[in-house]
Amino acid sequence: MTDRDESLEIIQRELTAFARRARAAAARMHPQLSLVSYALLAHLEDSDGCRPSDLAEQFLLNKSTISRQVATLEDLGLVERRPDPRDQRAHILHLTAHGRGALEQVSDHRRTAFQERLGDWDADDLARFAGYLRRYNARP
Amino acid sequence: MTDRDESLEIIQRELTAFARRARAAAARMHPQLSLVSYALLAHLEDSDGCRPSDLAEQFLLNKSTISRQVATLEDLGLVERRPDPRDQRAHILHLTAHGRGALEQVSDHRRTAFQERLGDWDADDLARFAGYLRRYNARP
DNA sequence: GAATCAAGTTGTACTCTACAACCAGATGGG
DNA sequence: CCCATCTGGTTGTAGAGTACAACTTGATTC
Repeated sequence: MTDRDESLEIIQRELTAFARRARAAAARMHPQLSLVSYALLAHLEDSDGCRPSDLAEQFLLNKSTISRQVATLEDLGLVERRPDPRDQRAHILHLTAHGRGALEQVSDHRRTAFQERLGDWDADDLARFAGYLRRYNARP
Repeated sequence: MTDRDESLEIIQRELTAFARRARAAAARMHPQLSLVSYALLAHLEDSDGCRPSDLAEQFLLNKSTISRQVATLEDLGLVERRPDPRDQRAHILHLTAHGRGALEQVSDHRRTAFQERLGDWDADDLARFAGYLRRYNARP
């Protein structure tokens, strides 16, 4: 096996292990907000207002799934929907103040966890790791 | 925001994005074998025989979850359980020939997918990326 | 204006998972 | 040796997340 193959093998295994643990880890970290809810809120914050169908496309989830996720976020008071002036069928989703606060809180928590986990890495390694991950995810 | 914080931010975001997509991607890649089933089979292959409770500990899953997962793998004929000579309550799980074949097939598929995705990376980058992932996952 | 398309919702069903209750075999102190 | 306790595993139940299909309603197009 070449060095290259060996690296590929390790990358595959480690990413698999990571994916397997991620959901449970996220749930443990903040039981009130699942990984998906968190990602949805974060996307709403970044995009400041988008439609459910945009979320479905962005996250590769069925529109029915998004519909229900959004409904529960709305029930929790984290998101509100406003009519889309251009299309009476559609809504535009916005974070509420409460939603922004919850996102902030969870983000802080996550940031702390990552800082802790990566505390002993030096800045160059962090930068390279970040670059690799970004490059890895960049393709569809 | 320091460079260091920025890298942490990127790492967090990219890992989150990856985790979110992983399950669906794995399901698309091989609909017959979930990420967890795959991981269980792979662990059985590596360890050549282990008990359900070992799997539960290894994968941080509840023993009831393991029990059901193993039951379906057994129904699929991928795994067989043999009595543990040291403890009449316990079983030892082994891959069947069929299970070994299925694992092989999925592994090939995954390997190909990774090779394709990482085909244009040079060997040094792959090695460094692999090293970073391993280091990241290494702590509990 | 009728046919078609797109945005969302709802009914249904399946998988994964956890927790609690339980059973059966193992272990250890009197 | 015997009962109490511990451990490995299974089963009942419940909840989250997801998909697919059918449907409603408004938009688009010919």
